[in-house]
Amino acid sequence: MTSEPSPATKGERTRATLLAAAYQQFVTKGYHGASMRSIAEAAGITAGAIYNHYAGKEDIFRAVVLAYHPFSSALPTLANAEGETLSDFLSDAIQRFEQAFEDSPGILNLLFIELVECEGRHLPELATAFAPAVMAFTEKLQAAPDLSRTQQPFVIVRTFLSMLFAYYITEQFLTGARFPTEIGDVSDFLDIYLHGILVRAEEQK
Amino acid sequence: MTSEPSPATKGERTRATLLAAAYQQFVTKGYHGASMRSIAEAAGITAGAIYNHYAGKEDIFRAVVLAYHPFSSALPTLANAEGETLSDFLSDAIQRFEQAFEDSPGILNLLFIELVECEGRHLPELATAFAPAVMAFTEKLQAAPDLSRTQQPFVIVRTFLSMLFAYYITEQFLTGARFPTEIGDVSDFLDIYLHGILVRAEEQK
DNA sequence: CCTACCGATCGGTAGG
DNA sequence: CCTACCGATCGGTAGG
Repeated sequence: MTSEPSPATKGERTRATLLAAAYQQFVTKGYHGASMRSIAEAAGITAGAIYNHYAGKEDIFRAVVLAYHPFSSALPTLANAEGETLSDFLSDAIQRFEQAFEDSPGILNLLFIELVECEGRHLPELATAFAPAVMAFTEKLQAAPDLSRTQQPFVIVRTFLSMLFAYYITEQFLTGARFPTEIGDVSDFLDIYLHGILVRAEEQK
Repeated sequence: MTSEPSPATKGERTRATLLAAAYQQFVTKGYHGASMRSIAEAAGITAGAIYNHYAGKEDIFRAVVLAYHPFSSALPTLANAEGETLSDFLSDAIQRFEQAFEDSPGILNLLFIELVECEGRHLPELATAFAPAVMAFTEKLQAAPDLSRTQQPFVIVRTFLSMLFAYYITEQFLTGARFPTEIGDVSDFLDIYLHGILVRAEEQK
């Protein structure tokens, strides 16, 4: 999404600028907090001109959610993650995710807004959009030779993505709360995800 | 917070009704989506009357966040979790959390709003409020005899709370996306948290 | 705690 | 794509 060649016509270029401006306004102010005027101003046009490109506020938010959701950039590359062992494979997947989050910080905010202010209205559409990438990732994950088969494949994918989400959300909290000390990083999360926190039977004595 | 005896004066009763109405409006509509008028109506008074109890919208949101954040009800009881082994202890802790989430569903929405629309303005205050309960829980957790000491105590608490968060957030997504099949429950999350998903060396043959 | 009101801003439209 | 405008609603206040 970010590194596409500049669109041909001027109208298409304006539309792309508008979408990026809307994304930036929504993630920092929420759906109702971002006004059509503030979006227009951020895109360098006037409020009325937006309606040449989108039917209304709801329409432009929907376009933003579909274009900028956390998986649009991360999941396709996630499905390309490499690594023989489970540890290598998931480490690679995490690195790809980190890159995606670095490229657009606050990308989780979009999902929060969708959940709260839009009451999950666009979730079905969103799920359809990234289902193929999830499937591809699931198949790759299952190929790891040292994967424990005590859980269903989708449960493993859900918990893995959950772990990534949880890391970034708690990170937002800790920095927001101005916590004095560092409390773990993403490798600690992965380590626990791979090995658990229970002492192994044979080590217990 | 929910089962306190009815306040003495009528003014205090109105104030409590108002706070509950504001909570309900905020979590379903977001900060900017909920209007002072809608809050007043939900509380059975007129918009102007709110200002006899709170200085303004920001003030009433702050009061809601402090009164209804996810830990206000869950963390104190969490610190009372019982169980000899790690598994028993965390299972008990999870049950207490589930109860808290059942009592007020959508309680996570408040934190989302705080992160997005308020840009985490109240997080330091919030952190101060529940730090003691986190400390108490941390100490209890460390007493478990079969806890692996490869991670720092606070990292373990962060990842444990993260796991709970992640479970409820992904649950919101899956139901919102109208996913056809069940994909794991909280016991699957706990199981992975305790044991990891890597096959153990001695089982690998 | 209500009625009545304030200026400001909202999403959206008409006409060019 | 802009100017000018619409009715509606916003947060907040005055006065009682």
